[in-house]
Amino acid sequence: MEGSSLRVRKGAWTEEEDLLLKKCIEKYGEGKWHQVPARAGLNRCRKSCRLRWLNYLKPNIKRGHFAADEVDLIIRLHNLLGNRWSLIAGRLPGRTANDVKNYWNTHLLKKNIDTSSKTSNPKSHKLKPNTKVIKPRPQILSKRSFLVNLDEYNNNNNNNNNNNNDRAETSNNVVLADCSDNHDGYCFLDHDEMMWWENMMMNEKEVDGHQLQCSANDIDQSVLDQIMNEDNYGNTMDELFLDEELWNVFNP
DNA sequence: AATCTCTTCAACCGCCTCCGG
DNA sequence: TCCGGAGGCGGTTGAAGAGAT
Repeated sequence: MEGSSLRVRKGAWTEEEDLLLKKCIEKYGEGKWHQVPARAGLNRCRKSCRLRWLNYLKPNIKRGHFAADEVDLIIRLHNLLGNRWSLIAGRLPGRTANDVKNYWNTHLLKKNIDTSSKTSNPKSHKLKPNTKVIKPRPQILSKRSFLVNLDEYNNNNNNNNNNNNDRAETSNNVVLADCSDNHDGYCFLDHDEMMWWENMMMNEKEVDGHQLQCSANDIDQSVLDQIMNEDNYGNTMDELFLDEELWNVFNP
């Protein structure tokens, strides 16, 4: 185990250590964390250095109380993503995954439990019963494969439509957005998927001024299944949210 | 003033995924 | 294809401070 070495220092960081780490990152840049302890002259493991930088030393980190709109966004995103703190934090400028996780566990989770069960143990609580955490899969194609796969996608949709009259759609329903700022490709969402995202945001449960996880009963199972399917492109959730329409859903 | 309990959050741990050899 | 190392993530812990008794 990495942290088991007797030579590696643990516990709270000193100002001197912070300074060494900061200088090292400024000089060599982020990344190559395995080299950072040696470069910085620190008796810390690479993980400890990385965590200290990302959660505390990195510029533009926002500290202090969460604003109402930040809390609102956390709750909305948690409805959709579950405990995927890094993704949630990615939508909160200046906030770290650790901050969001801590905030959820100390403030929001407690509210949730207070309203659902007076006897629940906060440490063991994961989700309300009957709550289905949605893990939507982004559907982004590289430029290289886009044209080929769009045809394939439409063919599949048409085939699916033959088997599912509830989801009649054509290629006209495909929403295409240029994601080239961040990724050399495109993202597309069919009409049902767009509607699903919007519905998810509308089906909020509100308790004590905060929205809580929506019930699985609220979700169209066919759309859920579609989104839960693995995609072949290994793209991140962040890229999905580059779509302007989706972003507007989160920021009405 | 002393002690106990609760809350907060920085940091650690272990697991998973990715990537290069 | 397998293996090992690195990066990254979520769950959990525990020290320190705040508040209650």
